[in-house]
Amino acid sequence: MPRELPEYHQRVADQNRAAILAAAEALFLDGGYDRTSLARVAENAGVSKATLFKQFPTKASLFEATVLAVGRAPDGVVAAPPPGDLHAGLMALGREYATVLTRPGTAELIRLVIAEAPRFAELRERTFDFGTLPALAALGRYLRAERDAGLVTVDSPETSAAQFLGMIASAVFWPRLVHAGWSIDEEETHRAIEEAVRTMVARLAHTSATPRSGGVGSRGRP
Amino acid sequence: MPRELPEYHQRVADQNRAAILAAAEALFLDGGYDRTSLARVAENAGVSKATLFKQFPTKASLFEATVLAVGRAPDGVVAAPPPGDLHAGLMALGREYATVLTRPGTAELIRLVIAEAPRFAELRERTFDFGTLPALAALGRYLRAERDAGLVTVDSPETSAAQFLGMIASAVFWPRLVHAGWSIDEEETHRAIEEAVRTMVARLAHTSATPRSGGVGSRGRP
DNA sequence: CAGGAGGTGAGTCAAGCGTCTCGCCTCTGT
DNA sequence: ACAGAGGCGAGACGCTTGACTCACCTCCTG
Repeated sequence: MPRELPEYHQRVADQNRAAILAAAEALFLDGGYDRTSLARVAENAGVSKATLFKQFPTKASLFEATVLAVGRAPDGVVAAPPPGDLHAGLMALGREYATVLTRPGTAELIRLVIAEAPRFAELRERTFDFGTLPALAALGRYLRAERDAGLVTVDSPETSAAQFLGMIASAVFWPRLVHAGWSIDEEETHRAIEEAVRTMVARLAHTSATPRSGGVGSRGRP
Repeated sequence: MPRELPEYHQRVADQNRAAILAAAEALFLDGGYDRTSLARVAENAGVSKATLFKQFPTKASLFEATVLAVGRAPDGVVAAPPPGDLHAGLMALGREYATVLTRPGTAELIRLVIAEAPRFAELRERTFDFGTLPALAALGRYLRAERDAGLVTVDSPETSAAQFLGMIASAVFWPRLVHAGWSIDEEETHRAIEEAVRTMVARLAHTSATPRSGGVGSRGRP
């Protein structure tokens, strides 16, 4: 009995799987986990419930696959600007971070992850990287480069990076989660980033009186 | 006019209402909105389902009443330290803020509000004040006092306050929401606050080159 | 002792997750 | 090239759970 590879079926299955994931993404992001019925997912995907259950044996598995697929999608790595101009470099990285945070769907995704994190262990491990971890890494690399170039005094690049991103996120992102319909216009976003840059520049240009360099806020993965 | 005062019935009703709210608080904070069944709320409260529905005609009304009752409970206003020592003042306020954020139940409450904010308009309006708005107000008052005393140069107390609290919250609170079981020990919390204080001191001591003073991050209420 | 307000327990109805069988489409042996 | 077979997809089904009600009972007030 040859275990032949029916390529056609595989192709159709992949197509359906993609359709299911797309429909599930829209519905999960809109209504949350419990409010989303599998019948509606199948209907919006244009497939039947049996097909759905062939691909994802349980609702939880569909949910995890959906969230991971959405989280994997965005940009992989952020390019660090060349050192030499601290203000310009921080502005560029801050802008990029704010762009990721205010992208449509980001707030809904994070809301979903926060809501269901206690129930899904698999998610807790892998989801912080979505927007913050790459930005944190890029910012750390950039600050290290500036320091190696002898242009700034930074005790712990990780701590400074966490502070910088924290200031931006608190201004442009977190209120959106609590207030739902909240939004901030382009000019206010720009001003928030600029103020964060000013504060960081003040800190990094200031001569360091720190006795030791301790890392904090970079514990994205235990 | 039969505006009689049957005090006994009222008393029993209030007692049951309090028991229901306590049970609902525990269950909602633990399992979220949809995972909490009213039968279990009634059971844990020691009353019958019919009694529950006499007090709260619908599940949504019980939920809103529960969240608002929990949110109203904490400390009302934060006392601002006296001006004179910027480092000490910021440390005190930062510590107090971190204490509120890491208090047991705060993370669960915020998680619940974030998860259900799109569905409950009443909540969206009144819940940001829980921990951040009082701290923001106290910090703004404190920075203004320091400025009036001529000890620091601060363009916008609101912006600086938002930055300071944002740095702390990003280090000690938000990871807890995404990672669920996440926790940070006392020493790391202290170091994060201290680093935030250093950064703010560097910014506020630095001579201001800001052309105009714009407020950002203080839009807690439209 | 009568009236009535509130609590109680047994329901009702709907919705949704997870199967089960039938019909259709594609692939292989001659 | 054609017929049979195997697997996939579609729609109906069961069973549980959970948000809400109705006839009675208990206990206080006047």
